Amino acid sequence: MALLFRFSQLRNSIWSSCPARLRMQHTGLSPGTLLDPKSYEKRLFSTRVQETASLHRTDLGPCISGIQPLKFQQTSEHEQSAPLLIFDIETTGFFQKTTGNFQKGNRITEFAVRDLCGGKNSTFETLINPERDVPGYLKKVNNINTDLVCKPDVPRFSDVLPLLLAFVQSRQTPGKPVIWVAHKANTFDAPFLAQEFNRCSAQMPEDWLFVDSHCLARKLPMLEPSEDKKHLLNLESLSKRYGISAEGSAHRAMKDVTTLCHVFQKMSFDLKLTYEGLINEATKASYFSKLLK
DNA sequence: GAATCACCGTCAGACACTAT
DNA sequence: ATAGTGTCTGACGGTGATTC
Repeated sequence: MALLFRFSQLRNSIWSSCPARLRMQHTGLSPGTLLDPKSYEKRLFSTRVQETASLHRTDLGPCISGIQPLKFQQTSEHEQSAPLLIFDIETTGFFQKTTGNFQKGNRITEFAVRDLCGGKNSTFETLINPERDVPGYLKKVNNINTDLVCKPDVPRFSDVLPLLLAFVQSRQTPGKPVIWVAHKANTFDAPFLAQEFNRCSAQMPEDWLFVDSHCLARKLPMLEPSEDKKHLLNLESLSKRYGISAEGSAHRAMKDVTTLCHVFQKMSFDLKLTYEGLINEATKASYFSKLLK
């Protein structure tokens, strides 16, 4: 156990010390085939792209009312122009590796993402048809059931994929990585995303980097010496810590994304997180693709 | 030198937490 | 309902100080 623990620590150390800046490679879908983001709303599907209050491109803070823009400390080597995408998914259950049998295992039922840079078309959210039943107990968790997502006007992930890639491409700065942030990204959201890409015979672009806000939360200083840290790492506890009031439907993807946007910038401030520091915390997309093999 | 004790670090197992 | 990770606790061994 301890050996495994040390291996885990060593592995994390290696990952976090590896500067991950890679050139964009094949996504499995050529840019020419990607749909124009402007055409999203013409589709029958319930996929939506929305505008939030615009912010200057060099401000990596969110563009949510009542929140001050967050600025990372500048370094000489990095310019602050990589998109920072806060995302969340709802699924039919927990992540289970389903090598070679894509009919089994859990699927994504909702996807939401918000670009912290804000501006026009800075959010993307959609229900996703999981092509399987949604367990009844999840109705209580996120109010998503089989009747809501298993119908013809809800797109499958393979339908959403080109839209998602187009959305990211529309937010991306050429030559810069795309930084995805989610709570428990390393063990839940990113592996799920990699699995769905895999099902579509596609690969996540190699310049996609994933940052787990749960890992960042572990580094936060305790407010009280007697505080039990393990009870303060979920998104709800973090939002309470920072006095953030939840808006929207309970435990739905975009609501959690909005909450995480607030929490993330507060955490970044507390941790004095630099852009370079964030890059060092990130895990490359290819890592999650390899997990499936 | 031998025996005893306290302290510290390591280890294994159990449990809790987290995501949906 | 799953799986990975962190924390806690008790057991154990090593080391140094103290006492006889």
